[in-house]
Amino acid sequence: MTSVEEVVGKIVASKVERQWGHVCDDVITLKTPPRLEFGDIAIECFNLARIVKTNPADIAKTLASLLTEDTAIIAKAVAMGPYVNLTLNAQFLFSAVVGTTLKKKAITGPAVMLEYLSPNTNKPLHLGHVRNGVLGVAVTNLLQWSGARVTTSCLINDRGIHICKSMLAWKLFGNGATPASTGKKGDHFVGEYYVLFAQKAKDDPSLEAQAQEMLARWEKGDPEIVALWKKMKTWVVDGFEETCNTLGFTFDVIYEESDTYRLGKDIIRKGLARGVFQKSDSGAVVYPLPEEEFGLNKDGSQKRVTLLRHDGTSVYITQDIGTAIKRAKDHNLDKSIYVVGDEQTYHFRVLFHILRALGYAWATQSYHLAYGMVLLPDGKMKSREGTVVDADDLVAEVVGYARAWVDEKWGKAIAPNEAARRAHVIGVGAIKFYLLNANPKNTIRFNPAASISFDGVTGPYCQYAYARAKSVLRKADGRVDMSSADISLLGDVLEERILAQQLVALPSCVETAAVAHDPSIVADAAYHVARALNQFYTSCPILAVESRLAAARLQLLTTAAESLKELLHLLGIGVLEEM
RNA sequence: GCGCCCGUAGCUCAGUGGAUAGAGCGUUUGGUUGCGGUCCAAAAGGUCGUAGGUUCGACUCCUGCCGGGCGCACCA
Repeated sequence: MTSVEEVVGKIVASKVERQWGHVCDDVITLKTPPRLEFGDIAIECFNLARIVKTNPADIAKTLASLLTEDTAIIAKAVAMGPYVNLTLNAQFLFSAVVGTTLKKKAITGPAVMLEYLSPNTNKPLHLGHVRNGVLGVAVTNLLQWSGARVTTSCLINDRGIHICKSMLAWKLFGNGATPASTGKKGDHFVGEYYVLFAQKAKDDPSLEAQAQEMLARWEKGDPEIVALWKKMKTWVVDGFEETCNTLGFTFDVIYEESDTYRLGKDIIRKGLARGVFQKSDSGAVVYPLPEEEFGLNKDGSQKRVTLLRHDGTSVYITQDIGTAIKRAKDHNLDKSIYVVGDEQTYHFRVLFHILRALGYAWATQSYHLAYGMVLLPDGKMKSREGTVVDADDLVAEVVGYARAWVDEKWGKAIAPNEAARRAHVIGVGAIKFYLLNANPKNTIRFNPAASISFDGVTGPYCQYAYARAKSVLRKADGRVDMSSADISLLGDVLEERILAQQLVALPSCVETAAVAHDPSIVADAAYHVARALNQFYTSCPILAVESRLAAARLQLLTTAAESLKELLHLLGIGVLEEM
């Protein structure tokens, strides 16, 4: 498949070569004109002007006259200052666009592991996890689209003092209650004991020590503690699975910290023997961080990371090193991506640096996909003030809005389970679109009510444009003779051209998003296609026009609808044929 | 103190050194009721945090400052 941009690029390059004798790629840059009425594609002449030492405006004039020769491709070439604006031949533009789809590439790319979500098994998932998961899914889809072999993984944080706190609270105050006996979802049930622990510990400081003791007993393998740990972990994980199913988060591999926390010690000891690491005065194993990259401590001393404590026990980064190496070996990885909040940026910088220092080639391809915090309309989520937005509650709220919309529109015309299905697709799509529409690294403000709006840059707006297109296609089925389609009739109405322009830009747009690990580029494209579709819908009647034009318009509409669906699928968002 | 990220319209966000800095929401005015109400036209709203520098050209690159967030453990 040769894209429109490639065809035009080749023509321009040949003209430039003939006139000025330069052929390198970055001499000419193709851009989208700032105004659609200027044309379909713009050429910027600054680089060429610099090389041939001529005024860019003169170059534009010369180039424009050269480009008027290929009328089968370029209908019009107009110099505007240092730019040449091209209007493509309608026949060429529309036949290139109609029928093309955003098919993913063959799997020939690198083996990538993408780790996301990584929950703690002491409380339910919250809004921050939702952003994490939604990003993880979308980036996985984008990488797969561009040909990577992606394995998704989830590291479940199922050990540590915070886990013991909820265990201790349940043991002391639970009276044997279970999720089943209380009718509560397992992760919420356990989360309540974690909160209860904090409350009780205020009055009884000895609880902290008891939790520490429990952790020690767990590490020794005390059967009673291990049994309790397993029981409560199952409750939480069952709850997580339900939430993940609702939101479409799936994993190829699950790692559990209770399995992996012992990893890494050997590697550190070997690194010490090889002289990569050092022993500190206290006997801990440390790695000195190079000043050029990490700076110095407050007192001017060199920064260093502890990798093993003086008693030989491991710290957080020890097991991260061990797990990274194990994963790379198990799956023969070329690249690792970690979707983790940006508060851990420093940690990952250090981790990747140490892996490189140990000589692992794949470590240079490690990437921390750091995302910003999610704020609420009235500020930051604070667990102490109870303003943390629970993932399940959020989904229920937004799906509830969607259900009200569906019920108002369809009433009893559709079955309740169908109404529920539609509300789910709309509500979950709304949340996902809202969270993906902003650049991942930015802190964002989440407004549930705004996310579900059918106006503006939202998921429901995009889904609606798709459903509307499908409705027209259903109505036209059997009434329009598709074999009579005459593509050359397209392009007289501006809205047809605008729609085609949006579709032309999609392949390079998705490619850019994949390379940048940034789904917001795709969300933006989906909105623009949806908008162009709505404008096309308004200005270009189909059933009322003669069949050669009607069929051509239907073909364009089909391509646009399929492209929109594919864009939304890349974001992990579903569509409805009727909504 | 040091490091990273951010600061663009009332709000939410775009803006690979290049054309008059753009969308959406909200506000105001008008048109449209169509294959399915999500469409269109227009108005208002910006010293792009601030002061310098580099450049033919800076929202974009560099430096200082101001404001916000997050980090900088023998925690995870």
